[in-house]
Amino acid sequence: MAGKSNQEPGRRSGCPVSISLERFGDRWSLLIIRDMMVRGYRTFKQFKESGEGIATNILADRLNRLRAARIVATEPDEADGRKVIYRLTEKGIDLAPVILELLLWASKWEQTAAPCEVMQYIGANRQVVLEEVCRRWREGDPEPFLRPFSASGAGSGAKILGGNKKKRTKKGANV
Amino acid sequence: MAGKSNQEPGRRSGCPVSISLERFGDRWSLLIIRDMMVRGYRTFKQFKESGEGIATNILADRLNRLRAARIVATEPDEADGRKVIYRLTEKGIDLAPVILELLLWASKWEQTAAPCEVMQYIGANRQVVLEEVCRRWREGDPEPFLRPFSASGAGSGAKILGGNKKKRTKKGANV
DNA sequence: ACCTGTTGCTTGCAAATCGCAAGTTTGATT
DNA sequence: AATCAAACTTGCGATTTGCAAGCAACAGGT
Repeated sequence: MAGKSNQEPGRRSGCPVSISLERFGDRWSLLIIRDMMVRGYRTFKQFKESGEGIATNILADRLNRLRAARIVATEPDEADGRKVIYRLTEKGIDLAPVILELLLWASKWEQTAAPCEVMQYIGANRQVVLEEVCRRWREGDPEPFLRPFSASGAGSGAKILGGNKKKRTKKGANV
Repeated sequence: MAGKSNQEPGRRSGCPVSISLERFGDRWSLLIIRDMMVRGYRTFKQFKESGEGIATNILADRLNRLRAARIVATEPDEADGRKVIYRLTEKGIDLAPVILELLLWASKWEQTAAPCEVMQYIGANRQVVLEEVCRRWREGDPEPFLRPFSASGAGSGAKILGGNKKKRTKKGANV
């Protein structure tokens, strides 16, 4: 092991944190991953209209980078030849704990649109939540786990969590 | 609760993930936080020479942003009036789970300079590790928890973890 | 076959940000 | 006083971003 450096060309350091940031350390990448992971989004158009207002050139660039890093994979839509389906790979769904901790940190320390009860549930049941997110990914369940938080009316916290936490009786409306 | 929007001016969305990225969603902020959290760095010079090669203007800017977000706080050095001591606030040390998950993800999926045994230990003992990091912060213990991973020789995994995991018998050499 | 709308991009360009080198300022050392 | 060091700031060219527009491939209706 003496001669061989662990460092790839162009890499700033071998620190794992640094490499993570090299992959998705920007304003948009993790938002796209969040959309795929918890909202069930799969197409360019869905990401574009996701609410944060990403420009289409940036979106295309980020999807390409994530694909190059094998965090997402693409396939053509069987039903509609115009569409491209973007999916998280296993490497991508493995970012669920990162997203989860970002979610919990901001809920605790910043003023957000996320209802407290839901965040408290998630914070107290990390493992259950992660397993549910992972299950949906494995089974290709398109049902969003968390709906986008409304910016104005944060009152109705009950209908944020998609599906049923314990048993999942049936699916809700799609879209 | 109807009238008041949760959204601050200039904010892209009320989603906690988005707000987190607004605070530290760039190439450098989390590296600085990592340096403070696990390496015990506290001064401008230490961050600058941290190994990733950050430019001084960017470093100054990021430290200011993090201070404005109350993730770090500053105080003058008692012993040397030129120096400024940067410390994580409670809000800042609360980012430990985020850093930890970034570390574990890249260790699992990318080629890094981090020794496998250490990462396996950390992955299997998240809670213990987090508590130790937090303890060091609370007690102002300047002993680094993780030393910078050497890019070339990754052989000596035994001396990466600073101090003793169970009881901490005594401190090792500093830097 | 033709027309219209949709989807997933690409292109052009101005504005913001970054990265590097070189100062400047304040305080410690000699 | 002279020198050095730490923490920034400033200038400037290069890169990246944001916004608008354009475009090719496809779908659906007539």
